[in-house]
This record gives sequence, C-alpha cells and structure tokens, in this order.
Amino acid sequence: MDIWKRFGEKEVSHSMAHYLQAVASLKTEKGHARVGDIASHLGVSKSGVTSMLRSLLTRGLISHEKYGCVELTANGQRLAERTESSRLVITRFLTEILGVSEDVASEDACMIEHLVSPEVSVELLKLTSFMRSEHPAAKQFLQAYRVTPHHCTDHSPESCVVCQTSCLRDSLVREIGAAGEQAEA
Amino acid sequence: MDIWKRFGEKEVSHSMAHYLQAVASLKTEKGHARVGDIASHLGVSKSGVTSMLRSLLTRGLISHEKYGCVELTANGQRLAERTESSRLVITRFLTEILGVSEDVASEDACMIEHLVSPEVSVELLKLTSFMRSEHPAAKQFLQAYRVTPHHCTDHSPESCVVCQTSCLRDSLVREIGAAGEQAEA
DNA sequence: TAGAACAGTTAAGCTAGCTCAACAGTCTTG
DNA sequence: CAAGACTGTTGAGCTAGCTTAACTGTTCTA
Repeated sequence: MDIWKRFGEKEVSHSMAHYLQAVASLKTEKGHARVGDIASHLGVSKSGVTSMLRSLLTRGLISHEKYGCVELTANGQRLAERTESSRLVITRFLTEILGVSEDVASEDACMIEHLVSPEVSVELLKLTSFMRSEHPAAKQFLQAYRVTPHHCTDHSPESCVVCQTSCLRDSLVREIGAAGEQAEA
Repeated sequence: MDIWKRFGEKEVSHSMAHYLQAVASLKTEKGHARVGDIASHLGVSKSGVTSMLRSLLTRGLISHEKYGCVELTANGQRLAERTESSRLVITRFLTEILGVSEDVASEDACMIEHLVSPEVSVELLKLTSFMRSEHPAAKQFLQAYRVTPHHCTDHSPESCVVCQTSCLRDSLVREIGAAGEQAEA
C-alpha cells in the first residue's frame, strides 16, 4: 500500500503545472511569456520564477534563454493542455452536475486538476456531457435527482448503498459545519 | 487568481493525511500505533516518522511521549475520519459510476482525498448512492448511459455540451494512449 | 542480572519551492 | 549616448519531508 508515496513522483508537481498553464495562457493572451509576466500572473517573486524555470528546463518542458521569452516544448504544451482540460472538465462536473458553488468548484478543481488521471477525466467528461444532453433518460434522471432529498439521513441500507460500517455522510457534514463556524469566528 | 497558492495552506499535507490515517488504522487493527508500526505501514524510515510526529504534535493533531504510543487528538481523529470518508466516497464513485478500473480509482482517490472539500464529497456521496439506488430514473439512466458510446467523437455542439473552443476529449484521450505506450516501452 | 536484540531519537544532508536583497543586463528618453 | 528605470539573475536563507548513520533507551532471555 505505497500508492501514497507516488504523490511526489507525479510527472509535474502542483506548482509546475501552474507555471506551465501560466506560460500557455500568457502566450495566447499577450503573445509571449516573460519572467515578469509569469511572476505577476502567479503572484510569486521573479527569482522564484527563475528557479522554477530552471527545473522545468531540465525536465525538458520549456525552452528559455537568459533574458528571453519562455516557450513550451511539445511535452510542456501537452502537459499544459492536459491539466487545463482536466480543470475544465472537473469544474463543470462539480458545478453543473453536483451543484456545488462556483467558488468551491474552482478551488477543488485547482487543487486536483494535475492529480486526476486522464482516464478519470475522460469518463467525467462523458458523464457530464451525457447528463446535460437532450437524452430523455438524462433529463428524467436530473429531474428526479433534484427533487429527491439528501439520502442517508437514517443510515439504513435502503437509503444509502455506499456507506458500510458507519455513515460517511455524518463525518462529512460535520466538516462542512465546522468550516462554516471557523469562517464566522 | 491565487487559488493555486493555497495548495500549501491546506489543513494537512498529503503526507500528514496519510500519517493520521495510518495511526487511526493501526489503532483499530492492533490497538496501538508506535513509531515502528507507522514506519513499516507507510514504508518510510523510523526517523522520518519521528520528525513527522513532531510536526503533527505541534499542530495539535496527535499526542506522543518519547518511546510511547501515538494517539490522535480529537482534531486529528476528525481529520483522519474526514480523509477516509472522502477516499471511500471517491473510490466508489470512480469505480461504480464512472466505471474506471480499481487500480486507477485507488490511485486517484489516494492523491486527492485530502484535497477535495467536504461539500464536494458529500454531493458525490449523494449522487453515487442515488445512482445505485432502486429509483427507476436512476436505473433507466444507467442503462441508457452504459449503451451510449463515447460522445464528442465529431466535436459538434450536439454531441457534447461541455467542450467549448476545442475538444477536451481529444487531449485527454491522447494522454491515455501516451501513458499506455510508456508502460509498454 | 548482563548483554544482545530491538525500538526510538538525534544529527547531518538531500531536494523542492519559496522569500528578500543585491547585482547585472537592457531599454528608453532627454 | 549617458542616466535612470526597468527586467532578470544570483545568492543566501527559510520550511517541509525525506534519507542514512550513529547513538540511546528498553526489553527479553539465558
């Protein structure tokens, strides 16, 4: 059970993914990405950018000459696109299907976009687009789903098929309450 | 747009979440959690455990006396339960609704369990349990969904309501192919 | 109850990412 | 075409997490 250690072995870290996305978005916005652009876009110092560019360079994800513009390599471009696609898919699933607020959806998507495998993203895209389609089964499902109250209120096998020994919803709902109280304080 | 920087400000890091889960599971398995137990359970060195315990201690998530057993505080227990609940919910959603393989589901759940907000987890639980319930709309939906081929094959607004300027599926599917080729090599 | 075997801690050292301060290179403008 | 303004890099230093090696503390057994 050493899956958890592979966290640090991902192709790109959270920071790297955002640097790649920043370069890509600056390129389309302004036509070029320079150290200062990236720094202000991400809200970090220029020296932080310089050192991150060094590690992206050694990983072959960008090309960059001193005092010059930053370019994505084919591999860097690929990763940037993949992360961006995952982010869009996740955000839309969270807001449109799960009905979570924009704020929570954006934050969660930002946290996990680079960690979710493409297999999951593509299935999420499939589910979201089918659910939002005109297919009668999808429309009926959504209607029934919206009017049905939260399940697992009594934690019986009839009301919830997911929980096992204990009610998962209990601890999660407690967390939401706790977060709200912290915000008020 | 500085959401991405909050990654490092999460209540617990990926490692911490797994240490807390390890302590909780060792407690229920063997009745106690000691440094060596945790080290072998997580596949890290004992000294790594010692230093991590120090930071969990200062965060008030565990109690631990020299050469003694490790105990979770109320707060530590809360976080361990929350992470574990999220993991279970995510895993079941990925396998049972999205139809992703056990391996991919376990890995993805492990990566994101501590990052997903309880709001999202609870909605995911609601969706999963409703979909797996006996409700006719759910059964019809699943049946229609299973037999419908992947959408967005022609990238027209009729076949996919999620993609916008470009087809998100294209880049994701390319990634799955790329991963497969890498594994073969 | 000595001493081996084992459990736990400390210490030094590594990488990743960040910060700020100081320096260097480039550009603009009078 | 030089002065100042701006952009970019270097360097020192920080924290988080990990490692190995060496040490200390505890426990079990002959």
